[in-house]
Amino acid sequence: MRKEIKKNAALELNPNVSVDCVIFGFDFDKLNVLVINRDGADGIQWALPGNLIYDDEHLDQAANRVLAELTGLQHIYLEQIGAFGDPNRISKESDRSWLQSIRAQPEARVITVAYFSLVKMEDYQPQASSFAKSAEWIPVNEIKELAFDHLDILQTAKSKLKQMIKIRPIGFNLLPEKFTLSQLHKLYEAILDKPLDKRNFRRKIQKLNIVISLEEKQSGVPHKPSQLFMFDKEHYLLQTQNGFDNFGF
Amino acid sequence: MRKEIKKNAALELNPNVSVDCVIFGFDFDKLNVLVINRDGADGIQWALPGNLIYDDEHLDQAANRVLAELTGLQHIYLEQIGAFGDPNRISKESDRSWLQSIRAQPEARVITVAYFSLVKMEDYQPQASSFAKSAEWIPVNEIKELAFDHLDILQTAKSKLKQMIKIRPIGFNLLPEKFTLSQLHKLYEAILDKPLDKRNFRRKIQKLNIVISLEEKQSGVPHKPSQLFMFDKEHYLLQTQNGFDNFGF
DNA sequence: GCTCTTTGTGTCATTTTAACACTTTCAAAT
DNA sequence: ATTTGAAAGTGTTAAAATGACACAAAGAGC
Repeated sequence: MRKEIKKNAALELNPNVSVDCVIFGFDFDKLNVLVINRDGADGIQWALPGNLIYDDEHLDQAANRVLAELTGLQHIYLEQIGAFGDPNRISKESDRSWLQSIRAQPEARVITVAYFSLVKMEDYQPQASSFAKSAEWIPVNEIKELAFDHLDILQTAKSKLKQMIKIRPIGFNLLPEKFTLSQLHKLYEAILDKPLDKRNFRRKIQKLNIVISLEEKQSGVPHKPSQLFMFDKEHYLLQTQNGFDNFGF
Repeated sequence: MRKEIKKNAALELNPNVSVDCVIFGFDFDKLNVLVINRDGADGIQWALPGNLIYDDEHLDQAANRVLAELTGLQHIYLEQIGAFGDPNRISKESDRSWLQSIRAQPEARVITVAYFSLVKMEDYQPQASSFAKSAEWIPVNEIKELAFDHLDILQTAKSKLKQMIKIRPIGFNLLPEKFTLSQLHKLYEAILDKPLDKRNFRRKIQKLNIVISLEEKQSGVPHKPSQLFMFDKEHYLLQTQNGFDNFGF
C-alpha cells in the first residue's frame, strides 16, 4: 500500500513547477515562434507551449515531453534560459479561469523554467494535442500579447538569442542543411535586428571557416542562382577547443 | 478560520523550490566564494547558502532573504544563472540525512534556482546564522566538494562570470571604489583564467572610456605608488545606449 | 645610497573593420 | 529573340585594433 502511494506520487504532476518552451523558426524572411491556442472564454488566447513537470523527471526532460505533448515536436535540443518566479505570474483573471479547467490545483503558486530552441520550420509541422487547440508559427514581431508572463519569457528568449548568436553558431539550426549566404545574412539581420553590410558579412563568415562551399547551386530561381553552403561543424569544434568564442557581430 | 489557513499557507515554505547563491569576492589575488558550513555527522560539509522559498515571495526576493538569513549579507544585486532540476540532485545519502534535520518534507523533490553576485569582500564580513554554523570566504580553486549539486552550480556560475565579463563591466563590483589598474588587470586574469599583456590591457581599458583617473595615488606602499581610478558608470551607460556590448577580451 | 618591488610607458607590423557600387546570371514576360 | 526584373557576387581603401615586446621611474625599508 505504501509502495502504491509512492509510485503514484512519482507519477503525479508537481503543482509548483512548470516548464515553457520558446521555439524559434525562420521562414527565410523573419523570425517566428511556436505558440499554442487555448480556447478561452474571451476569444483566442495564445500561449507558449508549457505545463507542469512530473516529480520524477529532470527539468530538461519535462521540457521535451511537454513540447511533444502539446505540439508534436520531438528530438529538439532545448536550452534553458531561466526561471520566472513572480508570485503573481499566473494570477491574471483570464489566466486563472483557464487554469481552473485544466489544473488539479489551479491556485498553487507556480514557478516556471523557460527553454528555447531554434529549428528548421520545414522539418517541424506542429500538430496540436492535449489541451492545445492548435499549434502555430507566428511572426515574433506580430506578437503583442500572450498568456501569463509569456511575453516576458519571449522577450528574454529574444535577447538571449541575440547574445548567443554572437558567441556560438546556433543560427545554422534555423536553416536547411544546404543554404545560401544570403539566407544566412538575412537570418543574422533578423536576429540582431539591424542591417549588416552584405560584402562585409560574407567576408567575415568565410574567414571564420565555419561554412563549406558545396559544388552545387540553387536552381529554378528567377535570378542568378546562388552557391550553396553547409555548416562546417568539425572546423567549428576545432576552433572552440582553442578558446574561440566570439563571432564579433 | 479559512483566512487563518490561507495566511499561514502564504507564510509556508514551498517544499519544491529553493534558491542558492554563489557570491564571489576578490582578495586582490584570486577569486573566492562564500560558503556555509553545515555541521554534518561526517565532518565539515560546505554548501552554497540556499534554502526553500516562501509561497508568496518572488524568486529574486527569496534569494536575497535566504542569503541574508544565512550569512548576514544584504542589499546585494543578485542575478539569476539558471535552474537546476535533476530529480536526484539532493538524494546523496549524506545530503538526505542532513535534510531530515532541517526540512519539514525532507523527501520532497526540490528544484533550485541559482543566483550569483560579485561583491567587495571588505564590505561584507559574513556572519553565520540560522542553520549555517559558519559562513566563510573560500578560494574558488580550492573547492573540490560541496553539498548537493552545488559544485555544478558553482561551475556554471564561474562560466557565466567568464562570459559576462566580456560583455558587461561587472568586474568593478569586486573592487573598492578606488582601485589601481594593476588590481583590475589581476582581476581580469583571475576571472578569464589566462594571462593578459599588461600594456595592452591598460591601453584597452583606457580606450574603452569606462574608468576615470583620479588625482590621487596609493600611499604607504613599498614601491612606486599607483594612480587610482574609478569606474565611470555614466560613460558606460551612454555607450550601452549606442548598442555597445563587447569588451573584446 | 642601495635594494627590492611594482608602476608606467611606446612602437611597429599585422589584422580587422567599415564604407561603398557595379556586373553577372537566370527566369519570366513580351 | 530580346528585354526586364531580381538577387548574387565581387575588391579597394582608409582607419582602427591587436599582439608582441623591454626598460626607466618611484617609493619604502634597510
